[in-house]
Amino acid sequence: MKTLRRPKVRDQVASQIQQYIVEQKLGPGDRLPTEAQLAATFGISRLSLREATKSLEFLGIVESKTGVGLTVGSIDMERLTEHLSFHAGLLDADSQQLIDSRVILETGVLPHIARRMKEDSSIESRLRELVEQFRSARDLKSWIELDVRFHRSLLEASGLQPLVAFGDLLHIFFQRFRESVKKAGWKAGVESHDRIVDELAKGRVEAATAELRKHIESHKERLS
Amino acid sequence: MKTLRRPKVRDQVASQIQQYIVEQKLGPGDRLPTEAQLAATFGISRLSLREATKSLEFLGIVESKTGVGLTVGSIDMERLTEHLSFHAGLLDADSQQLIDSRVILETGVLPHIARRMKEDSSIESRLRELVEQFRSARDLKSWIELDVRFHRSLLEASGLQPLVAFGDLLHIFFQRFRESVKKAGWKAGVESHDRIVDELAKGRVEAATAELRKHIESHKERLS
DNA sequence: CGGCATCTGATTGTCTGATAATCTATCACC
DNA sequence: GGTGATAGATTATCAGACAATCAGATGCCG
Repeated sequence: MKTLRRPKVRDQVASQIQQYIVEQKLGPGDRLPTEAQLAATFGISRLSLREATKSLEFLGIVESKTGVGLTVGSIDMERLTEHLSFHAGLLDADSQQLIDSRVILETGVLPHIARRMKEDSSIESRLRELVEQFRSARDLKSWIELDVRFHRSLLEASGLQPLVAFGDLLHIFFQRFRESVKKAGWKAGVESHDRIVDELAKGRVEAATAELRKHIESHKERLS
Repeated sequence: MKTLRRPKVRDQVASQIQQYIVEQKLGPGDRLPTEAQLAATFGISRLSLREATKSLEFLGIVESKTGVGLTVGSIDMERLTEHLSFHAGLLDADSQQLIDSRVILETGVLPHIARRMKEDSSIESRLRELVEQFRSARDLKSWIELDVRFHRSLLEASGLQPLVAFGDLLHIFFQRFRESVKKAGWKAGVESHDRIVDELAKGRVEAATAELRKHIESHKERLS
């Protein structure tokens, strides 16, 4: 039986601000009530309120300006990536689950991509360009960055923004696995990306799916 | 020329704490200096120090326990996935994107569920129990709750924790769509859940996939 | 002696009241 | 019309204080 403890005021407040943003359909730049107003609304001290807003601000979700007030931001994936990459040792995720999740997510969007590729030729050019850049990568950092960019572009090409956001998050946890790729494996990665785009362009979703699955699962052996 | 402003104390402190963690090679559970000590070290008030530590705590990098002190935390996907609710990609998602995302996610896990069902009979019983409860729902609130529970159990049955967390997130945004389900449509929902479980139990993943897709997409007509 | 209850000390959680810093809008002056 | 000063609003940070929680130590009872 777990100890019953008072929930932290700041956590409840952060959660309520989240709900307020969603309910009011607020977007980046929209004004929020002032710290004094929010504190009065929640019946707490302004400093406790600030603990919640500073937490949200750390991720870019809320922005504050002295003398002006609070506004809605947008979660800043770059900032998040930076903070989390700094603490790779604290990232807690099961490698097999990451691989399986990525396979489900990325193969799941392939039918959408193939359909949209027919309507919008810039999708194929974009992906092919990324493959060529990937082929030219000369250091691990660039190679990783271009690998991430390709996979993100796949998700983006689906037009499904929720999956793009989640894919970004999966990549943060996946980062350290990429760092163990040997240079000898870079070429195989490039050829995989190439084949995936080829199959998609020909409308062969099942072949693209098999190739993408193989590509993502290729990390498996190295992580055992 | 950008305005020069005083850097925020809390951001500087958060950064220094992060460096301390890395330099001392600290891992999850390791003790950090107390709030009072850190405040003295940085020559700032304890409350300003807390603004920094609460920000780090929001990400899981730091954990605090009343009466005990601060420790290094760990960064888990569940927490971060929750924070994604502030992501523009989710906030701006239209109903079609939510439907498509759910289809990809939930049909994607079905092969994993079918496989695990063979190894663990409690999965099937659990799902069947939820279908029976669903059949008995007498008010909209219960009906919705049981619908959510069934779908969450599907994701849980896959054993893929990242996708369970993401599914929870999608449900938050999907909630308002469920509320427009007419009572006349409840029975169809129950029969869908029933058929999905039947097909899974027989190992017919493709049939289960088609049924689940149809079930989720059934929201589409109502949302036009 | 072992288990349970109580107490103590340490630390985080939250508060009140206050001043400093920053921003925007308005007004006065040239 | 442009520039500088001022006022008001709001966030940034502080000091001092009490409340809540936890771990460890101690005492009591069977």
